[in-house]
Amino acid sequence: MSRYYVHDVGENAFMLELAILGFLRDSPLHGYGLRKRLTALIGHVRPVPESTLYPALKRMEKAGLLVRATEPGAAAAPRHVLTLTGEGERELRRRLATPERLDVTDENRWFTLLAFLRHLEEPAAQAAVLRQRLTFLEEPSSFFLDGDRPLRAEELDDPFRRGVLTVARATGRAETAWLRETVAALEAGGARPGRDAPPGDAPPGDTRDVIPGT
Amino acid sequence: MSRYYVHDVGENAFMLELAILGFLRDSPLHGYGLRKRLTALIGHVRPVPESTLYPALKRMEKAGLLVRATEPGAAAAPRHVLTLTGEGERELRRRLATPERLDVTDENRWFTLLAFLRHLEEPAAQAAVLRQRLTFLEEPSSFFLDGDRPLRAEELDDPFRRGVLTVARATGRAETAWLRETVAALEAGGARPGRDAPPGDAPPGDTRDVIPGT
DNA sequence: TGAGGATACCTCGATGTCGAGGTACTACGT
DNA sequence: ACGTAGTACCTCGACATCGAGGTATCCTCA
Repeated sequence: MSRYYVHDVGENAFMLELAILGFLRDSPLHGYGLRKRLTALIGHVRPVPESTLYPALKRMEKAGLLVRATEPGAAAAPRHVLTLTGEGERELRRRLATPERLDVTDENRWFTLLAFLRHLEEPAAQAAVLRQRLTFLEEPSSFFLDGDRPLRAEELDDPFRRGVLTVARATGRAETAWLRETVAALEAGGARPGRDAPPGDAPPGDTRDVIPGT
Repeated sequence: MSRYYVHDVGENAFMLELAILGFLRDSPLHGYGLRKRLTALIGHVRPVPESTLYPALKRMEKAGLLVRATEPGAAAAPRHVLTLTGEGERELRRRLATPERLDVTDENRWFTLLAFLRHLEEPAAQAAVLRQRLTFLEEPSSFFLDGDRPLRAEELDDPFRRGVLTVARATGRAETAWLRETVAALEAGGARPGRDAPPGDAPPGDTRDVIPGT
């Protein structure tokens, strides 16, 4: 940490700021519109109250990452249209290219990063980032200790803890497969990977979208 | 929020405190041992520096959730062995039985809750909590907006965003299957569910099912 | 006309976060 | 004898979080 700020800005602020940088890179927005996008993306993990968003925007403006152009008389109050500066774009690319450890290990932060990884542009750089996640997923990990000894899934008596590990394993496998496939595609000449949904479990035509039941 | 504290304690503190309550319910610990367990469980999402842990313990002690017994001359510094009070146990059960919205929607918090759900004891109450997660997973959700319109996976051009949705879908399916299976087992008389993965929606044996690509 | 709701931004203050740094003792290697 | 690492707890201070509450405009529906 400690990047464009003199001091530390806190781990959480980083996920928020990354998403702000990313969305503004997509297109200039005013605070309210930005907030709606942020809520859709990370609201289920971290709600974005205005009293968090606006101070964040101010400090990012102060840091030179974005500019606020007051657009008079448009709607209700004077809107501040937010636009990323060159410095802001550079900061975004820097964060995407050299993620924090937590950006890679925390699924939520990782997905936030992924949502904007296209802004990195060079396929090789994108692949390098994906590899970091892959490395993390391949590390043995354990959630529970018996004294000092890590416990493996098979040793757990508790059905809920077993469930945690079962689901984590399934997730890990799914993600690993996607990562490998995508890294390969990226390194095979930067072709767009996953252009048409690869034949898999997801039946094409099943538009039910994210997280379906059944 | 706003439970045993007069005022609000913040969303993050809640995950930390739940884990503290849960681990101390497992067995009394001193701060250092507690910290190691916390790090194993949630460290990849939220590191637990001492300067966060010890103040948390103090405020929980002040709230009557735990007591600290000074154990003299043991190791280096005088250890404070932490034990949950009756009030602490009640608070734990309360948080498990009536989770916050975010406890259900944020995977990290949900897994933390799951890790201690056994302390709820009544199978019916456990099943009720699992159902909440199931309900959430069955809700249609979207991460990206085009203006105001939610975008579906198929509409996304960006391979990384597609990846996010692909992985989320796979995860959702795996978790949904586990949840349904476990709820059924719990409601069928409180037998231990998942003892040896019974056949559910997931093809038994091959857990690979979940993998989208390849 | 008037209420309600969405848009759009703001301040204030209580609180949690967490790095930096301190204390102190044990144990091991060299 | 000395350095390093681990155990175990602590304070301080800068900062981010976020609910409560405020302001103002616009639109819709009754």
